Amino acid sequence: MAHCQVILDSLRARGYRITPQREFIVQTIAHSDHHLSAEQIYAEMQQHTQATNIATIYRTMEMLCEEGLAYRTDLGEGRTGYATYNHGPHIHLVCRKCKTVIDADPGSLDLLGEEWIAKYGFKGDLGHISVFGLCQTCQG
Amino acid sequence: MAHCQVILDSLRARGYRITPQREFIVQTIAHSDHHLSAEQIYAEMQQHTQATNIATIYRTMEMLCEEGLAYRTDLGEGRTGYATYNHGPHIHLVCRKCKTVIDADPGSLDLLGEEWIAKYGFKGDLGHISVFGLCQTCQG
DNA sequence: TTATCTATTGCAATTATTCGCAATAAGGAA
DNA sequence: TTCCTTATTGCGAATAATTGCAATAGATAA
Repeated sequence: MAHCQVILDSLRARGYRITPQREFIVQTIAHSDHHLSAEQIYAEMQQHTQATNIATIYRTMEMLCEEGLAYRTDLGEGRTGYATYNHGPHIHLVCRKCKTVIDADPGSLDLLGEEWIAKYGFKGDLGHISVFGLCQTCQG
Repeated sequence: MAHCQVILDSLRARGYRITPQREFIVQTIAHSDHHLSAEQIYAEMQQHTQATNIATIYRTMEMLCEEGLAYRTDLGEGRTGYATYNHGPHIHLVCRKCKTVIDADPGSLDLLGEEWIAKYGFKGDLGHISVFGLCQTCQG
């Protein structure tokens, strides 16, 4: 089944109503292979229908994040990006200087994840973590 | 030496000018044991001097983050918090549902950090990472 | 189908954050 | 100390993100 259909069914199963707006938003982020800002999703949506509102985008994304069906990333400079799990599990290494983002391999993160479950009962979304730091070029 | 003096000297050494505003901001976050919002820092500052402006707070915090002397955390719901390293190295486990924040032990993160340096030349700020997920109570 | 319940939307207002630019003042040189 | 350079501030405007509330429209049951 298509990725976006899985998400929509999942929402329905959890008691959320599937509106045309939500359908479009989910499709948009599910089919994108990179992070999108609320504004970008909004622009995309406006090309197809009048029934849109930026507030709906924000609310829908907030809901999807709460449900663990999407991820939100603060990249500094007021840049907030959203993506679905489709994006694939990885870690964002964000340079705090030049703001470049490296998509890193999750690597040995699983171990840490299990540590958190054991210690705090916390189940982390390991597929989508942002770590700030300095990239090679900015270290000089 | 006091923590805030270390930061101020560090800034001076890097060529930044030390203004009363910056001094106050650094003192405020350095002496706080928890995250502060820009608004909170601003309110604190207003009680002591007229020479303040919320834009200055944002700009100073942005600069401190770039220099790795402070950390910014996006906790969702429009809540952005700032803290200094004084806060101590730890990981924020943020529940995406109830927004509770658990301050976790850095644990075996060092290993990952070295992996990133080796693979990408990226030097992560391991002392201050946020991981979203579900806390024990919200997993039901 | 149709009616009912209430989650969701759109709009407008509010709050949070960033930006442009002229005025100010920190830090080094004289 | 005084002058000079230019980083930094404050202000107002612009943009981004959130919220309250009345109107609308999914989903279930009849």
